[in-house]
Amino acid sequence: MAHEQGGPPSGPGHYFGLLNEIGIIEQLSRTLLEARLPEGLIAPHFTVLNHLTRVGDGRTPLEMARAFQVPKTSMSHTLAGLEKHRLVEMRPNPADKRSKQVWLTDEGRMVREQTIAALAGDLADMSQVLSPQDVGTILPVLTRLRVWLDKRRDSED
Amino acid sequence: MAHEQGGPPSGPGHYFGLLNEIGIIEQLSRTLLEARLPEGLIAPHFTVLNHLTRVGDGRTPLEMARAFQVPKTSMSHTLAGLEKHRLVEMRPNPADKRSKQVWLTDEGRMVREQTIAALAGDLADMSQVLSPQDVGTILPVLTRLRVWLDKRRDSED
DNA sequence: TCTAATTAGTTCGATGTCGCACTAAATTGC
DNA sequence: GCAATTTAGTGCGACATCGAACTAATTAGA
Repeated sequence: MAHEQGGPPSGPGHYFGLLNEIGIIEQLSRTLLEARLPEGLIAPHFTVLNHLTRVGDGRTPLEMARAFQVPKTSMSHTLAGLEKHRLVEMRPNPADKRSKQVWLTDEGRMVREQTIAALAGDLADMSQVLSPQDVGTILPVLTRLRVWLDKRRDSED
Repeated sequence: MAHEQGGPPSGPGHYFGLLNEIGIIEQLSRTLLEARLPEGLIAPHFTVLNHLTRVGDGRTPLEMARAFQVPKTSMSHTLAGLEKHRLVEMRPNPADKRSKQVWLTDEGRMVREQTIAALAGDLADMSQVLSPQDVGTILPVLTRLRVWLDKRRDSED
């Protein structure tokens, strides 16, 4: 694997190359998102706002930690940041006194919408090099990969 | 962070879902890699070892920071870790006294090879859901996306 | 029902990322 | 050839991630 070129794509090297490319894209797109977020917010904050909007707020911190595959301590820290900015509200969970519920504030909803609006232009530019057809082609493949990685992780623990 | 099942496959949401999926894959595959690395090493360490093997050692730190799209301070930190484990050696750059060159040690090459060997089984499993042809299909598309994000970032600064 | 085990969340400490400011060396411009 | 600018790398500080250990509440089981 000292050099990889020529010949059809095969061998472990191409899998490394794929995951490497994915890593760089993740990093660059996260930076892009964070450039569109209000001062003091980072990608995980947005991800949480987005999640609560889509699946409905009132989720518990642990529920969300599992949904995002992050340790609960990390989610705790992210939620503390959102709360400090008054984008979410933590209330006691009536069904379980150990637990909490996370609710979006009006400002939280607004920040999410404004961020999405701010990103619309970037995504439009992106479509010049990545057509909707391209997305349709690669997304199902990537989803298969993600599902496999996900299952694999479960069976490791 | 990552993780969110993407929204409906249409319009900007489709792009959003793609980047989201990429974020999840990055996170899960990094965790998998790190589970196969010797104690004390993390993904960036392996990435550097791999890079030096592929493109040849004797690269400068800045060259590699650019290749990986990380700040030079981050690369500095990563290289310090590799040096502490004696997996690379930093030597002065004869062509530029401000600069250094990074050389693999024998142990560095060995660690890389052993890690790849440890991953072989995982990649073989992966190839059951992601064929080499799949990789050949999606890799060029992802590379276009990465190149675009890269250029975009340059023009922002 | 009472004890043991489990679960939700936080605190704390170790470590990673990265921007800012700095030094030393190289390059540019005149 | 020399001052001004740029470039390579590091030190430091702010902040993020995350594992271990802890508290409080719930659930399991005999």
